[in-house]
Amino acid sequence: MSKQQNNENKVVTIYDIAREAGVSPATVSRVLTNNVNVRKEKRDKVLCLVRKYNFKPNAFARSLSDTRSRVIGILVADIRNPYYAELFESCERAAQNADYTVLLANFSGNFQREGEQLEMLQEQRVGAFIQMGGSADALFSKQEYVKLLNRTMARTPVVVTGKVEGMDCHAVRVDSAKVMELLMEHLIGLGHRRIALIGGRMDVLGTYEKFHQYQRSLKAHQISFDPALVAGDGSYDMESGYLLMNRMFSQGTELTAVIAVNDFVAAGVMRSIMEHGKKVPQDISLVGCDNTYIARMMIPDLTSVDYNYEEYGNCLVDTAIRLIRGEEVEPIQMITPRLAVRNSSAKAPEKSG
Amino acid sequence: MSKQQNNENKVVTIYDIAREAGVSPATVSRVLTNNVNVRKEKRDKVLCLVRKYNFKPNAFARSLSDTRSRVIGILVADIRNPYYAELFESCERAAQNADYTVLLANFSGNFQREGEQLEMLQEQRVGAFIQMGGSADALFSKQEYVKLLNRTMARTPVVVTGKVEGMDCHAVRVDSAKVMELLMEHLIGLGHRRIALIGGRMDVLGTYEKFHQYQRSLKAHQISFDPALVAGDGSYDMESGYLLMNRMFSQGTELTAVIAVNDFVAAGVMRSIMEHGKKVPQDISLVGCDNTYIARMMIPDLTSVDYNYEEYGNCLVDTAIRLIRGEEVEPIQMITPRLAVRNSSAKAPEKSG
DNA sequence: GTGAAAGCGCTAACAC
DNA sequence: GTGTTAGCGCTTTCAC
Repeated sequence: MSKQQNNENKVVTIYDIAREAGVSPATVSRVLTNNVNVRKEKRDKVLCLVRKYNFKPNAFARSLSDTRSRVIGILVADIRNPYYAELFESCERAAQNADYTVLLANFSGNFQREGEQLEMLQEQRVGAFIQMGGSADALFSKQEYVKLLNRTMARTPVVVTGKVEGMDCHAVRVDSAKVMELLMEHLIGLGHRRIALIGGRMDVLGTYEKFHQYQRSLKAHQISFDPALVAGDGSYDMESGYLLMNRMFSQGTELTAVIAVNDFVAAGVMRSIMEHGKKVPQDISLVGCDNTYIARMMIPDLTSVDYNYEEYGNCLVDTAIRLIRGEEVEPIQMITPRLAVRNSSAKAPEKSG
Repeated sequence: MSKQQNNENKVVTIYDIAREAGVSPATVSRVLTNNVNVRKEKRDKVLCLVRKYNFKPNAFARSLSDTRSRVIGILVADIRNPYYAELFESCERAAQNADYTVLLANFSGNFQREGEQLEMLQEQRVGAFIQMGGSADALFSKQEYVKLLNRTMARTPVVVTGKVEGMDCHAVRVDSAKVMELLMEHLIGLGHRRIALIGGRMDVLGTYEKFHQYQRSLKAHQISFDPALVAGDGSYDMESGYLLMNRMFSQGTELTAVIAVNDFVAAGVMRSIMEHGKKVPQDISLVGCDNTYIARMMIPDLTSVDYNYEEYGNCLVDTAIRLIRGEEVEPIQMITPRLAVRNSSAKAPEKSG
């Protein structure tokens, strides 16, 4: 079974174009890559044939002989999460503008698949990796994955959205402390003193940073820290927010505001609050993080923290490309968050009792 | 600048493995592809070295000489839409099980990018295309895109989730008439007679089919059709649902139930209903389509129609692979929908007036 | 069972 | 400017 495609149509190559144009294959290649000058007359002839046959250069052959791959592999924790989807979309656009292609690999939070997908991307000889979430965001990274990533980095530049303990891959990440500071200043400014922090896992870098800043902000405003106001069960989904908030109610924890670790969790918290007969924001203010469309979908719509996804994606891709070119890039770049105030947060209710 | 990667690490090839194992490159290839028998002793030697060097065969070289590409290109209308994200994820998993790789290209509803991405996938010499949404779902397809797709199909099998007018590419799609029938039977069974249909564009196949079935279901129950109950503005997003429902209120259209063309639109409709001081489902029942997590996120949670995404993805990928292999496949395969009843739909309120 | 050798389609030295 | 040529790393006849 040879190279023929599944119907008779012979695939056109630069040789065919060259023959018909009466030039050499190299000249066709020159026209295509636009690197060297070719006499206008020949160039036109070639371009005309390219159009005539709808010729598309074979990316495999190209990558095989070319200097470096113009493909950036993106490994994402869960493409169904709008945060990642938005960020991916932004990277894709940035890559296209720079005449690069992105190759998405997704592992849906399955850590075994994370490794497999990484290997797949290696076989595809991507010029660089961008990893969003997953093991690359862990405060203490799994040794096995670090080893895998180290072997990868020996050949291919790696950019992560977090930080891999014990590796010096490049990072572009959100300033999570700033995220928390924005939310805390917002809520404290509205008179809240009993503020809960819900969702997530402490061994995820961003979550850890948020928790840390939460405590710092309390201290800065002379509010004492109450551990009963902090709850996380390791997840970042709606169900998790729902259950954690239910627990807080059943424990009778007094509070006037809730910070959810992301918008998904906030959606679960919202349901729990409603089911307990309370109103957002009159009784309890609720805020989230990531400013995904989930925030705009909730009723009332959710105050959240936005990251400027376009800038974020641009920065990731730009970093990857510069590394492919062998340029120097700062090891850590931060994305500055911005508060998006909506209707789920309001002045703290008057003390009743 | 030659093939070297960005650090000194020379990339290992089958020649290196062959030399060190004292066998020919061909034998290494045989071990890797597992096609022909190799004496156990040599095979072990080779496998050992493969592990030692973390050798990964170069997918480009492989695809260049190999029979056909083991990559399936997936062109999706908008990966940020959870419907597509879910379906993509399912395809990815199915492909992996069959030892294929998927390559995602996304165009975010931008029709110019749709074409560009299609060309990109062609350059990547994917073995087959799966197109989800976009021009492939249009009732009357744009001639320009049809031409592009036709040229593509000359070389590469195409599977779409809709139908391309005037082309015989293979289709795997949801039975949209059945979707509507399920919803109508559900609502009519609950006593509703004034049922609105909101969102979408009539030149999208699925939407058209829904509208058609909507009328048939009405007729089957001797309910007269009122055009005032149908509204669409071409979009499938939240904003659109919100505005259309607002308009229905301002026009004083009497109704007890709303069918939204998808969950996104339903979310917008929900907001409008709430803002008009009505309650779901006590005053108005609301149902959606696609059963994305949006349905589970809404309060009350939304009755919607599910498609069994796993089966859907499997079927798409399976079809693509069989076409790559040159096997015969039915031109149209249908995915059977299923009702997911939740708390947004209830018995029609007693007639008050 | 295994090696030698041709070739997949392209790019980039190197000549002219 | 442009043609010739030598690979890129793999798979696959074809001999042996």
